[in-house]
Amino acid sequence: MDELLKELRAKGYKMTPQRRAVITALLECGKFPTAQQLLAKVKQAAPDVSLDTIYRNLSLLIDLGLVNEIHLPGRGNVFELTTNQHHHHLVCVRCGKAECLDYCPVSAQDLEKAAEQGFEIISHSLEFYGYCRSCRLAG
Amino acid sequence: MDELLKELRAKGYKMTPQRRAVITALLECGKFPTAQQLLAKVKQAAPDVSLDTIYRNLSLLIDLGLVNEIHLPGRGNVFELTTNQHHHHLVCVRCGKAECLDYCPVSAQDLEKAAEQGFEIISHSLEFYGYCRSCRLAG
DNA sequence: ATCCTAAATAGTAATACTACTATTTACAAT
DNA sequence: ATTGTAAATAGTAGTATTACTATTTAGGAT
Repeated sequence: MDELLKELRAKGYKMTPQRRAVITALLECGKFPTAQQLLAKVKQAAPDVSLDTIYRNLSLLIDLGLVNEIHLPGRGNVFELTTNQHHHHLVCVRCGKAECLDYCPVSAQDLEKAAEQGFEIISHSLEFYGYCRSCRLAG
Repeated sequence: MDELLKELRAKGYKMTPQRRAVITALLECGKFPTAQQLLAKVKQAAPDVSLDTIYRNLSLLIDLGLVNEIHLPGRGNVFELTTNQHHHHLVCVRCGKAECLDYCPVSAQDLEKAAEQGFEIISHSLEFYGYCRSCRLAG
């Protein structure tokens, strides 16, 4: 938490109660909250907060690499704080559940390939889609 | 085109004029149309088509692996027909343009790693985000 | 050609997400 | 402590996407 605040401070961003509440909500919700769930949580601390504020702050945190956005096809997006361990996600297309995959197949060589096309890569997003254990067993 | 129709036929899906128009629109729009652009194109052939139909058919084609959905953060999604060559995309976070990257870093070993967690993987989505050549030159 | 049934559709409603504007506020400089 | 300024916010509006329902239709069986 303190690390996040320090990082924002260092980049010249202001620390408002709403922003603090969004970060707190991310910490407390833990596993993959939706924007609506975050809004509900934040409202406990700041009842007048607008949904716009949730998305604006999420967007900022994503741009800074402090939050990951995970796309659940047909179910919207969910979020998580970036841990020190860069990783990706397995998403079940049947029940919509997400699991972490502590692994990243993207190498420095891959980024060079992209650079050959003139791109300067700053991040990437990778999700695997399939059927989770329980959905496979359930048929 | 004929290949697409054959594949749909084989899986028991019906071939309606609207569905045909959606596929035609995907072929004609070529490079990364949005859902709205596809709707406009399809309306030329079928004026009463609903947006729902566009999304429903895109969704089906995506599930069958015949269409890719590319997420442009803060700009919605765009689509493309899957070519015979599996690939991913570079997306410029400044101007929103997408380019193909004829390359995929995901190997069979990576999929095995996922399987260890009980998942049966059927697809994956990978996008690289950064700055394209012209945006880098423009500062 | 007619009938049957599940798939597909149009139209509408609901939800998710983004954009805009006037006002407020953090925080740095005085 | 006061002031100035750009960032951030609430509230609202607009766009994107998904869900629901009654009706229509493609395509196989008769």
